[in-house]
Formats: sequence, C-alpha cells, structure tokens
Amino acid sequence: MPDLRDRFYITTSIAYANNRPGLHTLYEVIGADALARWYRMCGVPTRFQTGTDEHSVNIAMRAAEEGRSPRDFVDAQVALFRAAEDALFISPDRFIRTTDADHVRAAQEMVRRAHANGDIYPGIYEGWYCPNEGFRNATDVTETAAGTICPNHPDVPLQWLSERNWFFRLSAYQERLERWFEDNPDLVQPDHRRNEMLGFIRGGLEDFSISRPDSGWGIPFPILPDGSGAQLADGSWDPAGGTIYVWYDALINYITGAGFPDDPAAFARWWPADLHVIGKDIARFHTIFWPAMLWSAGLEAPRKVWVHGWLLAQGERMSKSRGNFLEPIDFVAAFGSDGARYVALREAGFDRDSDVSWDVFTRRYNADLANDFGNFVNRTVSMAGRYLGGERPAPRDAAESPLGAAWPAVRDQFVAKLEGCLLHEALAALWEFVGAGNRFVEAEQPWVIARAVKAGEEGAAERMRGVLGDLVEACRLVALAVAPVMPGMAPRVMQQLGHEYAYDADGNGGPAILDELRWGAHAGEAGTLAAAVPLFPRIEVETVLDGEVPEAMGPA
RNA sequence: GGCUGGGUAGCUCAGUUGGCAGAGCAAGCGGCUCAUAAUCGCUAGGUCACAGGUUCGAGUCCUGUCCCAGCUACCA
Repeated sequence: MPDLRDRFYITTSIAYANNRPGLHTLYEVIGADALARWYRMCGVPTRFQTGTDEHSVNIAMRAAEEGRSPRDFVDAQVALFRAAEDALFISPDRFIRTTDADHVRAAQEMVRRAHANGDIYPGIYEGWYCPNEGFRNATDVTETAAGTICPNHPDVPLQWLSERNWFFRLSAYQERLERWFEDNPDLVQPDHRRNEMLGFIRGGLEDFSISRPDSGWGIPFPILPDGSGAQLADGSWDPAGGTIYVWYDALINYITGAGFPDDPAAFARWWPADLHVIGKDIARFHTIFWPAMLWSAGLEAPRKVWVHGWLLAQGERMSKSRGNFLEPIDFVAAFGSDGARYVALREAGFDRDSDVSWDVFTRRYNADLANDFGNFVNRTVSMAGRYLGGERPAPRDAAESPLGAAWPAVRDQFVAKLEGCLLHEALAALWEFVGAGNRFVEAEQPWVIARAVKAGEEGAAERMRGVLGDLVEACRLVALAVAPVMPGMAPRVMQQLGHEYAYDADGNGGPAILDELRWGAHAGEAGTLAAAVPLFPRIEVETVLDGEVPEAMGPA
C-alpha cells in the first residue's frame, strides 16, 4: 500500500536541448509519468516536472551553425520535445526550461547562498581543451607524437587552457554525504548504484567549478571575483562575471519548479522532492553534487533518487551520435500512444540496461496487448453482450470466485513493485492475472453454459451471470490498475464495460484508486455494456518488416 | 590496473537459508470456438561460462581461469 503523504513531487532529469528527442531519452519520462499518474490516482496531490536543459556553449554553436539565435534554436528543439511528449501522453504539471525567467533567478539565488555560506571561491580551472567538445578528462586524452589528442577528434590538437572560475567546496561535505548515504539506505536506488556513489564519496571529494567565461548564452554569474554583485545599475549583468556552469544551472530546475525562491509557500509545500528519476550517467551529480549544493543553501536534500538504466540496441547504448535510436513519433505510429508506453516500460527493466529492438517490442505488443489483454476484454464484452443482452453482470463475492480470491495478492504485488519503481515487474504481476482470466474462461466455457441455459437447466442462468460478472470485474480491475501506464486505454475499456471513468486526462480528480481496485467495488451498480471493439489491433510482423521501420532499429 | 555486479533452455530472465534445473516469448503437436488465425492444454532433453575443491548432495559455498557490464569527477 502506498505511503499516503500529503503530496508527492516527482521529477525527471531535464533533456539536453542540443538534439531532437529519441525514445531512449523519453523512456525515463514515460516511467516517471506513469508513477506521477499513479500517485494522482491515489488521491495524493502530485507535482510532476520534466523539461529541457538549454544553456551551454555547444548549443550556442549549434545555433550558429544553423544561422539562428540560440533562443530560436532551443525554441524549435523544445517544440519537438513537447510534440513527442504529447504523443506519448506525458502529463507534466510543469515543463521547465532552464531559460525560464524564474529558473534564472533560482540559479542565481543558489549561487548567492553558496557564496554567503563561504562554499564558493575563485580558483583556476585548467586542463586539455578540445575545440569541439570543451574540456576533456585527463583519462580521455591520448599522447601521440603529434601532440595530445582526444579520441573523438584525432586531427585536432588539444590545447592546455587555464580559466579563472568559481569553485564549489564539495570537499567540505564529504562526511555529511557519507553519513547521509549510510543513514538512508533507500535514498539512492537500486543498491548497486548506491554502492557506487558511496564508494565514490569514500574515495575523496574534490571541489568542482561552477562558472565559465561569458559565452553569451548562459545564466549570468551574479557575483564578481571580488565578491561584489555583478548586476549593473540598468539591471543587466556584468559580462566579467561570466556564466553559471552546468550543474548550478541544470540541477537547480528541481527547486525552481517547486517555487524557489519566488514562492516560499509553494516551496515549503513541495520541497524536498519525493523522487528524482534519472539515468545512470548522471547519478553522481544528482546524489553527491546536488545534496551538497542544497545543504549549502540551507535546503533539504531530495528524499529519493531512482537511477534507471539505458535502452540498448544490439548491446550498445542508444544515442543520437551512434544513430541507433528510435524516433518517438515512429514508435507511437506503430504501437499507439498506450502501446508505446506499455512496451517501453514492460520490455525494459527500470532498474537496469535492457537490450530492445523493434522485433521484441512488436512481439511484446502482440503477446501482451493484442492477444492476452485486448482479446480478454474483447471476448468478455462480446460474450456478455451475446449471452446477457448487454446488461452488466455483477461479480460474485470474492469467496465464491477464483478470480476474486486471487486478485488481492496480485494487486498488492502490483502496487509494491510500482511504488518500488520496478515498473516492468509491476506489469508482469498484473499480466499474471490476465492469464488467470483467460484460463478461467476456458475452465468455465460460457458457450457451454449458454447451451444449458437454452435447454432450461436449473441454475445455468445464474452461473452464466456469475462467471461473466467475474470476467467483467477482472477486466475493470486490470484496466484501472494499468491506467497510469496506458491512460488512453482505460476509459475505453470502462466505456465498453459500462463503467464510469472518473479521472481527468492527467489522472487527477477521481476517487482514490485503491478503493476502486477492490474486487466488487461497484458490484451493486447497474450498467450496460457497449459493443466489443478491439483495443489493440494485432501488428503483423510482415508489415513491420516491409517498411516504416526506422533504419537504425530495423531487422539487421 | 582497482572496486562492484554478472555469465542458467533459440530470445528475455527467475532461481529464496546448498537437496530431484523454472517462467514468459518464439517453435511443434492437440483441443475449443466466446474472441483480434485469438485462447486453453501438452511438448522443449539447457556440460546452469570453464577447471578444481568442500559436502551424502552445489546453479546455489570456496579457489583459480576466461568473457561481459558498471564505477574509477567537472559531457548535458
């Protein structure tokens, strides 16, 4: 059962607006959206935030290449993200952009607080600089006869650059971080990620730089090296202050969205976040840098960080640069919005890397959605219409019904896995019940009962109503439970079953879902079933093989 | 190199405190007909990476070897 809090604040990491969205980046958003919808349906006031990270020299360069202003460039990128998220039924309460005015204020305020607390200081940042990629890690460069190069651009000699930057005193927080990890084993999950982070902390923490020279595209650093304010009399910012570098910009989005610093009441309500959902590549920044930054500002650290894995294609991480990504729009076109969400969350484990392919997604869609669940609803509605004239039969008491007796354990398992962020396992638990439903049909054979009814056998009609009532109820429960994952499907099923669907498009507004997920919750209410309409048309594999397959994801 | 986690049926993976190797999908066969050629039942003979060891008995513990992945700080 969920820990019924007074509110739930959940975030995804913000996507780097340098590239168009791919399914591998939206995968995290789909998972977080499903969780957000679940808490909304539980009746917990929920705030779900996702968005885009829009500053960086890289983005300014990309914009310049296209002959546009950075602002025009990111606006166009953001439109692509929003369109893809709309297609996937993503329901953010706030889509935050790091170029938003309130975010700029939040980031600057965080810098001021760190400064006031003595946690930042001017220093020298130096290292090998690649004109294409910026500063390179010492372990990423190679010494050659021609000079020092980075592996991605062997023709471009690296330059040794020194910059005068501000540094954050992360080293001062080592003990507190270590204690924080030790005292809260559930804070960073899964466990192996937690262990990695803890090991990193124990290995010693260095300060990190948080400013860069002014590039014309970034949040102005609000303090000059001498400690005075960087804002000029006319309200503009002194370029000599430079800009805030990535982590004191991007990470801040989570508190901006909660109301920091403009709306103290909202901030008090929503912060600290209950759950940051992030990818494993940025675990360190979210579980080590971020808490320290918050503490420095006198704020609380997030309550939980969930680190998911990557989608892999033939063993390699999906990415734009590799070209082995999946276009979200193609994905939705093939599987539908609900189907796309389902197969992504069911096929890839939310706690680890998962190899996926167009083929396994298609198989999963056909097996789970078309055959198992879609057909289960279809045959149930069809039989109820044919044998009972469309009057919705009531389920029997759980004690008299195999399905009713099995349901509570299924539901509990589903809820436990879902709230534990093991979304794929939650769905698997639910689908066990779908299988039980189909087996129940075979065991009872309503078409045989129909003949008995026709022959006037005593008790046959009652048996028919009981069996079909159980089946209708099973359809209702599964459709409702899986609504956070397939929000478009649930109302369609309810309509066919003659039940009301009381939730808004984003999952708000309805009764507490746990009450609705009781066997027989609406047993006493009359209703009329609609005509059976297939929910998930089968996808013929031949169709997939023939065309419309993104090249990168098609059959090898 | 160091640390961590893995290598189990064609594919994806479960395997609790050591006790006759499991599930789903795919494939083959059979049944049924309410249903989206769906569904239900049966079938799968996998040296549980490899080699040793402990034990009455090891996928499950110990040692060694091979292979894979992750982490080993400033990329968003």
